[in-house]
Amino acid sequence: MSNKTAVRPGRQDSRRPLVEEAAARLFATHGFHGTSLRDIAREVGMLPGSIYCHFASKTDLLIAVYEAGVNRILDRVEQALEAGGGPWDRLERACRAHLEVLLEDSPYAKVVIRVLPGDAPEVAAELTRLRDRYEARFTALVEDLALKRDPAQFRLMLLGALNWTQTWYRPGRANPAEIARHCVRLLRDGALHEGEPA
Amino acid sequence: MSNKTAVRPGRQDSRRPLVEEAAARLFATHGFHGTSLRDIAREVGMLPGSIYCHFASKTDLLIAVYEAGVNRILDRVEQALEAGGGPWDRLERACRAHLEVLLEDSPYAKVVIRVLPGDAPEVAAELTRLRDRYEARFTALVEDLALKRDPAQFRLMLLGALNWTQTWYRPGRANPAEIARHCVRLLRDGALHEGEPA
Amino acid sequence: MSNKTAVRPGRQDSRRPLVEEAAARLFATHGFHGTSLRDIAREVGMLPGSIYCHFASKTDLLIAVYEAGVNRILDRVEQALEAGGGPWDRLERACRAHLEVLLEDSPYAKVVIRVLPGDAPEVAAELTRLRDRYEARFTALVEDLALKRDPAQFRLMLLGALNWTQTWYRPGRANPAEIARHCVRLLRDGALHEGEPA
Amino acid sequence: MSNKTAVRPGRQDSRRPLVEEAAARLFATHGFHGTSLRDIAREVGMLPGSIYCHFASKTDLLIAVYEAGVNRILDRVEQALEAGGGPWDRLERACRAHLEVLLEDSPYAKVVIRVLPGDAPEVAAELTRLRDRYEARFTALVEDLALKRDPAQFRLMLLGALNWTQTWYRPGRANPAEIARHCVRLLRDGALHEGEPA
DNA sequence: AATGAATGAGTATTCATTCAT
DNA sequence: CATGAATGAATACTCATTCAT
Repeated sequence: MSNKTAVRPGRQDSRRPLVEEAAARLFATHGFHGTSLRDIAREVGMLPGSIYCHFASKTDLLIAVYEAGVNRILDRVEQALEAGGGPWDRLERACRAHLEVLLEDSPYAKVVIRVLPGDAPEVAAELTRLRDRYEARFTALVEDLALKRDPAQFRLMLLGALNWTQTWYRPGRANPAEIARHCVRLLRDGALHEGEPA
Repeated sequence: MSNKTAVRPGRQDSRRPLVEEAAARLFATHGFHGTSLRDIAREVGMLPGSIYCHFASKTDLLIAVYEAGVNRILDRVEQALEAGGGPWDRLERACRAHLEVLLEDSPYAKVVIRVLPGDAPEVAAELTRLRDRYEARFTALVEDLALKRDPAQFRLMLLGALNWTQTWYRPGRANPAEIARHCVRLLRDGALHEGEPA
Repeated sequence: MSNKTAVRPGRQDSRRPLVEEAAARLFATHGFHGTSLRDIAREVGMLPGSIYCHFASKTDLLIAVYEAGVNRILDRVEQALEAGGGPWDRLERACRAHLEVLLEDSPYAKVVIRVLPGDAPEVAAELTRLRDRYEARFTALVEDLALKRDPAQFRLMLLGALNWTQTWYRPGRANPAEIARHCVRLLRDGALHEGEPA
Repeated sequence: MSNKTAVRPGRQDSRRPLVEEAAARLFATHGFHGTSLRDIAREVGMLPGSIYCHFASKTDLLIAVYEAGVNRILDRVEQALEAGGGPWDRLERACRAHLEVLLEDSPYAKVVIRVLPGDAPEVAAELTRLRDRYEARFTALVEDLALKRDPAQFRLMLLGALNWTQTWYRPGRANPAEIARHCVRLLRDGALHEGEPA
């Protein structure tokens, strides 16, 4: 008897990841307020109340998705940086990783960009803290460039250019790698020098 | 002096503009789903149902705000371009106008950037069409630069950098004029040549 | 002065009949509760409030339609009876007239059959009084038949058979004249003797 | 004794049937549009929103009541036919059963007669389909009479006479059994032969 | 871990009606 | 006679959340 729990000893909370994933997908597409717990429950084949077995509230679910999203971005970026290289090379690879995870791989990452902290006022600070974690990585990368002028502005523009892709990107045209390359070259050399030899 | 200059000599002061303005303010702050008709009605001192004297639905109200927002951006940009100048100068002035209206002057413009077409799926196409109108102005400005490579990417990056400011801008630090100057210089000369004499 | 009323002395309330007709049409199709004053106003190209220039309330409008409906039924029936004839002949002609006005000519008559007095409780008595007026005409016609048994039941069955046609009648098949003839013959001779020579 | 005889051994006594019954009662009395979900909820001691635990919409609730009503009519009629007999006898017993369930026993049956498919346009076809089910039973019964002429008209008149009773019937006077007997005799023998020996 | 039922507040929207103009 | 604007209450319906089972 009792082979039900014996087969896989550490198995607990089995459907929690399913709920989280469904939430990520829906938050990414319709936003936080545009997604109801019913929508999420339907997507995963549960009843709305059952979600509370895994998450204490809708905002808790958002935080979980947000955190996972930030981690996915950071993991991908960190992994892309392992190859080493010069600071501009490293920045480009980081941008490429950022765009790949944001545009193609993960609804989690989409949520981090699409859902504003202000959408859930009672946990806005927490969300901002999470956002800052991935932005900090870019702060470091930009510092490595040793720019003469205003690295903060540089970083904000770069992130703006990257994150805004979410509003216009459609698969099939330029891919993340191309966008990243073009973006970093433009910010490094400028449109007037772009065609010149490096 | 005649104080009746209204195009339509409406019998009495309609409160439709008041409703629209309140909606713009609230949509800009809390998003479309985060704002209820009750909120809007309270802001303007009416009952929720009375809003329907002026707008057929919440999404209709959004469309009105969106359209006004696009017009405000376009008007401001057009006005900024009247001074003439070279193509890069003109682009910078357009960016400055865009940022001023977006960050400081008009909740209407904020709504255009903050509320995504996907937030109101049933009118998403209409909203996209309106967005395209102001983006088209930038397409023309970028074409005037006669860049050797990929003007579309250039435009998307520029707009990304500009619009993303909404998520981090706080009055007091860099102002729209400075952000616009820096942004255009960076994209023109690149970070490596930025410090050099023009 | 006062030339406004002098131009056409007897001209008053010109669009009242239009409102009444639209109401009759809509009440007949969607019922009393299923029709709003907005629907009626739209149909006639006015604003909802303007209806109150002609009728004091929605139920007043219903009463007007109801009364006109009863009058139309009675007028038509009376006119059909002018030709004289035996009591069974007269009954058949009355039924035919009743069906013609109910099924083909007049939404007013439809309302009398479709809208129950209980639909507008505060004027239920008034509506019942109006209904009774047209039913009374049939009471008289049935009395003329000098039936041996239970003329009241006979009348109720006849009216039931006639009025229920509203739920199944579609133009093209049997027409009112045929239905009336068949109906009266059946009630007079019975299905068993129907085929026999009169 | 086991008092748990329910087909579905539901964990606890669901209040769904209570909601349905209250709806049937109110729809029968005040019509579909004349009854609000608030009314129904109040009748059964719930909050209006709680009704959606059991029915997806007001029209769904109507359909459920309608279907139950048709089934009740059919069950009662079928049960009345078990005793056998000649075709006219069977028809009379069916009519009596129909009237009993319609006039005295069941608000469900009342709804089937009182609420017209046109009252809920979006589900009109569904309601008509349900109505047709109980009418079909009478089609068969009338066919058994082997009438020489137009059995369809006969059926429609019979049903009209029966269903119209709902508008005039008051308990105390003629009861369903008497009405049914009189109705069938009239249609069989006709008023002229009614008094004669069978 | 999950259900089914319920809550209570809130959603957008519609209603008949009023009234100054 | 008609409008445009507004009201206040009601409409069907959805929300996040709770809880006994």
